[in-house]
Amino acid sequence: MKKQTVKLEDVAAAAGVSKTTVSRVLNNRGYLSQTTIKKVHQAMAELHYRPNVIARQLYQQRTNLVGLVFPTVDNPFFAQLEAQLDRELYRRGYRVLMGNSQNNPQREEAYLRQLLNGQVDGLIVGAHNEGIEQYRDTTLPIVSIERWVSKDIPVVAADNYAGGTLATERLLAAGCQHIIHTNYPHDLPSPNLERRRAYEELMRKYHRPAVTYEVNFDSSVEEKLVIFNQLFDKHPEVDGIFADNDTNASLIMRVARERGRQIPRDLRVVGFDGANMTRTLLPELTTIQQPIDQMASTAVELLQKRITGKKTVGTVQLPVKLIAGTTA
Amino acid sequence: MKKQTVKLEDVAAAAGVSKTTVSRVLNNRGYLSQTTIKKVHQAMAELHYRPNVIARQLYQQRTNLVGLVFPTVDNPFFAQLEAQLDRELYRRGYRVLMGNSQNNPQREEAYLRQLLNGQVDGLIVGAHNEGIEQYRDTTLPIVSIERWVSKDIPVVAADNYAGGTLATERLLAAGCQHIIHTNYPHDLPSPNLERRRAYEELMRKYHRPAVTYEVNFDSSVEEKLVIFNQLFDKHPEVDGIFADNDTNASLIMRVARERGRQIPRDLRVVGFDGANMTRTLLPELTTIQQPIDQMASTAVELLQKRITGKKTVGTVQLPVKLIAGTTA
DNA sequence: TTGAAAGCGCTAACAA
DNA sequence: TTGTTAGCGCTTTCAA
Repeated sequence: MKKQTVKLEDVAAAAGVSKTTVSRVLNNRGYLSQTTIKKVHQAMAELHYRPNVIARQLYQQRTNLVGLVFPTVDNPFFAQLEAQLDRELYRRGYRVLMGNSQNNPQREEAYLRQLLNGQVDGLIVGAHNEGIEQYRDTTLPIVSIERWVSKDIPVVAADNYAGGTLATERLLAAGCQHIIHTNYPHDLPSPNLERRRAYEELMRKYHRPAVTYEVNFDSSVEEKLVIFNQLFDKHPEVDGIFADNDTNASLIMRVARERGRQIPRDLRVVGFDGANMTRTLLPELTTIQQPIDQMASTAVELLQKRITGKKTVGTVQLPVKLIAGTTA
Repeated sequence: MKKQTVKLEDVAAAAGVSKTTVSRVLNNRGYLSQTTIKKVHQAMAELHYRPNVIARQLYQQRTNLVGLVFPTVDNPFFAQLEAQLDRELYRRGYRVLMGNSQNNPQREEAYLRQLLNGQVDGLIVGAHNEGIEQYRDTTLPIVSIERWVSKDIPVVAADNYAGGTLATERLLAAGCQHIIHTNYPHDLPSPNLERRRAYEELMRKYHRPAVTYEVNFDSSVEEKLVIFNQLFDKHPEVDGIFADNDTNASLIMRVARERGRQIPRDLRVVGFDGANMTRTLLPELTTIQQPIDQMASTAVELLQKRITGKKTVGTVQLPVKLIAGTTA
């Protein structure tokens, strides 16, 4: 199991000093004469010395790594979120360990088993799986985004209820008579359910029928197209759609157009998320924008506090806003 | 620097056996009596024992981590690429350490300084920075995607030249007289330059003027919109655009429409990349599709070979294909 | 079938 | 200003 890398000891020997001295030079600590410093640097250069990060981590009991556990990164919302988390963590000296769960509880558990074992200094989670015990069983600093995990893990979330209200009100104000909402199956513990609740309560208030179409998060594009076609088959009267995310909004608009409907004349559509990438590729979409970058910064800030042992608030709710496009 | 976690030694004491025995139970190695196994398991459960990953990594001299060094993950191409890399690496027992360089050489160097120091078992790189010495100075297994790094690092790339040819031919065949191409400034060592070369050679062959508009990779959307407006100001005659990526294609179409042009009647547009996310949000775009998932699998396969000490080929070039939408 | 002891490469008391 | 020494928590050789 030995490996022949240049180690601190070799540098010490080459420079004619002790390991301690080399370590001191390396970390700029303690008293050192200029001569020694020069000698050591020279030896390091000659031997192409590279300090072993793992050995240092073992001693320090910290890795400067933060684990990110989310469903996937291939999605406008999560791509922007993870990119921003990475940026903020980098600023504070942390690197990121990716943990895409693919909505697979086994994968999420596998990541946690590893990550909780000293591999990371903290965790930011936002995957969709339920009932993962491991979170309860650890003292590792954890912060969650848009997901309730357990009572002592702080949650950063957008004001989904307000978002659902804004979206529904927009469609109502435009005169839509038959508004349909798409969302996950309601047994998933997603914050999206708040959007649904807002929609359904508002519809009830206006004495309209509330119709929520359930679409799995991880259905393929093809499957979703089938489902949305069924939606129009069953509800030809629909004239307003509040989609639970921008991707679904886009697919619904595609199906609607294929069926000869003009937007917004025959059908008004409001999406949800407003990630940069969607705004760029689909600027005409009216949508409820989550403050993704701010959610990321807030989460990192909370995590930092937890790591340094400070007390934190339990929940942070951030405001959403309506981006007025031309689809509703 | 001591920390009060339950360690192997504590389990050993609780179970009344030696550290060796606990380690054996943990790793399922060597001869063990059922009684001992049971005792140890019980002690582990009672003490909530979690083996320290870092200590194991130090001894094994491997981390089962692979570093991913790319410009960003917030982009349809890289999001899909990194997601697929993660998937393939996970299958083979590796976890991913993210290294988004943000097109910043300092950040790339900072990542490398760390990663090359025993933090990862291998590296997959595809950032755009030039002249990073560190790559040359290491024996760590590395594979590159779409970027030439140094002569002993294998490259996985799409056939960019063929892609450039396909795109340009498509526009020519449609009867475009004034075709403009967008690309990076030509001092960047990007594989995109092959797309440009194909375009310019084909134009020359057909005795048309080749006009390449240079746009920085990391310009903001706003900056790009300004540039593309200038493009139409300077070249009102343009009737065909071969954009070097789908995002730019989308922005160009937006600008064109704002200026009253109809697509494809007045202007034909071909993009490049064909990532899933773009295909979903912008299905009408005619584009050259890179085999992103296949590029990822191939890179992981090569890396695995390198890690296990097998010889590998120097370069793998994968085919692209034209996706016919309605924009060209 | 089990254990003692050495060591992975680094850092930091403590002593000189 | 520098060195000796004892770990960080784990795995494994070698001996019993």
